[in-house]
Amino acid sequence: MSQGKSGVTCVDGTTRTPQTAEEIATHLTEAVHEHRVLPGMKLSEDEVGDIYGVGRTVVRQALRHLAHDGLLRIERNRGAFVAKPSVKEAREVFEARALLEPSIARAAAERATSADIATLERHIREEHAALDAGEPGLALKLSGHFHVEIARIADQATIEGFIRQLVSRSSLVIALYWRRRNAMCESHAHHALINALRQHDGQAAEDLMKGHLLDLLSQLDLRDHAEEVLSLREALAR
Amino acid sequence: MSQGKSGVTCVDGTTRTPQTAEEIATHLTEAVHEHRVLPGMKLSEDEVGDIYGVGRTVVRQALRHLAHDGLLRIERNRGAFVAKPSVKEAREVFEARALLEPSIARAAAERATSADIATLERHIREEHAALDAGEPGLALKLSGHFHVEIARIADQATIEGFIRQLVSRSSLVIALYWRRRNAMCESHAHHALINALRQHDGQAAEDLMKGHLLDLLSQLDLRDHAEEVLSLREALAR
DNA sequence: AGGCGCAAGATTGCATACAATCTTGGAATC
DNA sequence: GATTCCAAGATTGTATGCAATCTTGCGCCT
Repeated sequence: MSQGKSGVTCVDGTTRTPQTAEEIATHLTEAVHEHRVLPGMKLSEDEVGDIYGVGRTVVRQALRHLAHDGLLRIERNRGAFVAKPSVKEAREVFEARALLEPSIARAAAERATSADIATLERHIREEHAALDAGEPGLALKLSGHFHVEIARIADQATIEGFIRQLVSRSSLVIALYWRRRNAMCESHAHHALINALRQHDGQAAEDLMKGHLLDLLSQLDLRDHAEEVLSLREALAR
Repeated sequence: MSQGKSGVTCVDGTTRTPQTAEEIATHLTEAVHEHRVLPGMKLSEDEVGDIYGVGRTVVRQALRHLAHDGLLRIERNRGAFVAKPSVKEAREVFEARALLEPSIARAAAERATSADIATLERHIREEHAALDAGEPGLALKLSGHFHVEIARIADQATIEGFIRQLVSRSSLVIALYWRRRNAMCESHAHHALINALRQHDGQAAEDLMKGHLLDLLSQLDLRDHAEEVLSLREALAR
């Protein structure tokens, strides 16, 4: 099974650090965010270990970390698989986001500095660049990180952690239930949010975030199509 | 360092299962909830391993799990220590709870069945029994679990996980910043919440929960007393 | 020929051994 | 006598080996 270590720069050529600890976790998380790793895919321990050039022990730590965030599902004596959120879980994720993010956007608007605004604008530019470069996965990842950044601006580390988790799971939900395959039309929402933050208009930021999340939710196809395992049974019964 | 395994029933005599996997994590979490393990305490790997009769590998998994929930702080080559939330973190925890729990209480009120009500009432009875038995730690743990139970009734597994985490960290906050050492006067709030849930009065449940959390927060002493490490430096400088 | 059982392969679970790092106590020097 | 340096002890980090479990392919029986 060992097919040679990937040496230094592992998959992509970002920074030349091969990773050693739970940075593998963040790297894997980004891969999920970019839809390079899709729901259902198996992450074998020694396979990941060979890729990063580390032993199984540290890989297990990383996989456990991802599982704790709901990105992986570890089945005993079976392995780690990228989670496939059910329709119910998908709804829950967006209900949680609807509960947290509008208030956080309001708080962020009241605290945002010009440096924060600049960071957000840089995010948007990178997102557009990724779209133009034909990398929708990267654009999606950046789009998600935009929301985390707003939580960071609000200076709420605890809630930021929750939102980070929710954005991760949203990535899985989008991979499974996204309706339209074309580019994302949500750029306007992010631009409008930046404007609200720049003007310290908390109410507008809150309303915009609420509407933005509803827009996202409305673009998902969350009809109950036989709920996971039953779908297989039903699909093969005819 | 090995001082003999604790055999089957480890610390308390609850169920006679000695624990084998990340059930150790829940057991340790309960110990923190009951204030039997206090902030700052070190959890040595082989010590915990000897207590439960397992190797260090599984102990490390449990400790990582607790650390991910913010209950432990793992310092490299130093060990795992029970977290000591700063004043800022304490405020953040209660701000997050104020954001999540009132809405969840409303949802729970709209969905609560008679069985749910019975479960909550049983919780309250156990809490009173623990207080009468002179076990305030146990009462505190049950009091926290009451909040988690409401999230479960609301049928929001994702948010329930968040609240579970917040309740855990609240236990640390209470251990550090609780003002009055006497019994908790919050029984009324829980009783009133049950009544609101029984009558499916969502608005009342939401308001009661909001007020309850504000009450809890008001009983904390969150004045900035020199912020952790600086406090030591300043305290020994005179 | 089809179905069932069993065994071989593969993968994870766990413990332990070795390496790296931090702490701490003592000794030598200023 | 105080300070600094070094070494020994202790504790965590990591990898690997063995055991348990699941999967799957082959062979046998009907």
